[in-house]
Amino acid sequence: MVVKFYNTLSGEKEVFVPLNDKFVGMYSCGPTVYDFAHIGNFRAYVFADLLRRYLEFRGYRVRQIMNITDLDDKTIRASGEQGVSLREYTDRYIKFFFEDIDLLRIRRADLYPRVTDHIEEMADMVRVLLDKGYAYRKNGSIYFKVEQFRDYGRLARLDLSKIKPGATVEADEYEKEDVRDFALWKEKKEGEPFWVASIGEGRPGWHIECSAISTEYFGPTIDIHTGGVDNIFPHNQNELAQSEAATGQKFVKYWMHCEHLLVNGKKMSKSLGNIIALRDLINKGYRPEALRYLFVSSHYRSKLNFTWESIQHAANTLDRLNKFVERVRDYESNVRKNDEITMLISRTEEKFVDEMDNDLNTPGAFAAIFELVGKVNPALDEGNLSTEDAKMVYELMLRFDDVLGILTPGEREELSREIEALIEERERARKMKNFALADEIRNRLGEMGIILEDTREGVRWRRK
RNA sequence: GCCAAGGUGGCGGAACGGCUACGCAAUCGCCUGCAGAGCGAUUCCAUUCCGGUUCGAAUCCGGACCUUGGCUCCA
Repeated sequence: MVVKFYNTLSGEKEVFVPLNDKFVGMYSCGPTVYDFAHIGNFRAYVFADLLRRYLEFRGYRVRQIMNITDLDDKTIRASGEQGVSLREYTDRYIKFFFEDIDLLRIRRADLYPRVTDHIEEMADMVRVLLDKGYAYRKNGSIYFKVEQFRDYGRLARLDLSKIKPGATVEADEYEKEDVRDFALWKEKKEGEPFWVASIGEGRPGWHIECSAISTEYFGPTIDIHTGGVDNIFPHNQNELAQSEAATGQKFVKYWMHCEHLLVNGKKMSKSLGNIIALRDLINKGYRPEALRYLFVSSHYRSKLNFTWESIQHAANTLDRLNKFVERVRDYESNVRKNDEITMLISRTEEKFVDEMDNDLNTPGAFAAIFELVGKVNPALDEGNLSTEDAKMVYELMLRFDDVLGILTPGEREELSREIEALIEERERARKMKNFALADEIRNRLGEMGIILEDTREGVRWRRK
């Protein structure tokens, strides 16, 4: 009964042992707020959320921090083009970002530090790197000396000596001693925002933000660092190098990366024009949970191919789960307790935990859930379980959903008198075998958004 | 070119030496006044191909072929 996670650094599943007992420090690479995030971005955030929820389910206390990149070439360019301040521009997209993560039921991290609020800490780290000889100045900019750091490239399993300058590496506008070196600090440039720091006037490079922010809030070492696979190189590799160079200590115990979301077999990109945003799905009538289900039902380390068919299937499956949950919630019977249900519940929970312990194997966890559904439904049909049994199943489903975050069982709200009356009238018509009238009333209710289902226990209704 | 991950039924997707998950879809049946829900059955040999190891391979070892991604600011 141990939790195992796949660590990108070792390339293996490892037993998860946090630095301090039951406390877990988790850092997640966050969005660059220059545009709407697309559903590929959200796959990575849903993954981080799932990881965190599961750790909490397993009794860990998690502190999660996600940075917000509000300072980079793209945010600078876009805000300049629109003639608004960087802050004003990025505020807008930060707002959209939070709206979307709320819709996807991603629980808020403990903190969302913005890069522009942490320039000082970043400059301090650059200073340390200069002092230790890991960085050098060139024309006002400061670069990290990759050669100086042993094992550079290990996280990405890249042999950097093989990279041919010019072929794949664009000649940078900033001059470096070695093409592999990367900017820690960029000199002040005309028309760009800049900060005055002890190391000079300018702005930080991209990678230093995560190192500095993470170190500020967690200290030199964190338990888990999450991101999308495309962060592995260069971003995470550079973070690792500069952090360990600066602090002399291990930066991250477990590197965890989420695979790509593909659209029709291809990675989402502006140039292919296949970017899909959450609101595109909502506009087509899908609820955000359907997307979340799609993400969570496949393994985070597998590529996931998004198609309109796949989201429709996800929505169908989720409907079925919701109906099941409503059914066990509302079930009543004076039958005696069914011990098989109790056994079934503990077996299901055991399997769920086993699967999730195994590097968050959500497909396996869902298999356990569907096996439960497949056994409880017939029992409900036959009425051979007690109200208590059903309630226990209901509570189990809610516990699972505390990790998965996908269920939206309809509330048992009060119906209006008018609708109540219509339902009763239809029941009377059915008893009198006046089915024409009964069907007419059912259609009328359908138009009002109420769907009726006749069951053994009587008529059930739900909203469309 | 180099590196990585992967190729499982109509589709999605686990298992990773033996017990052939799970979901979606379609068709038929049971139930129902009907519909829906639920249940059951079916969808030719379901594990890319060729060798090998083994009593036994989707799983291990060779070798092909194919797909996707990474190779300096894309989650």
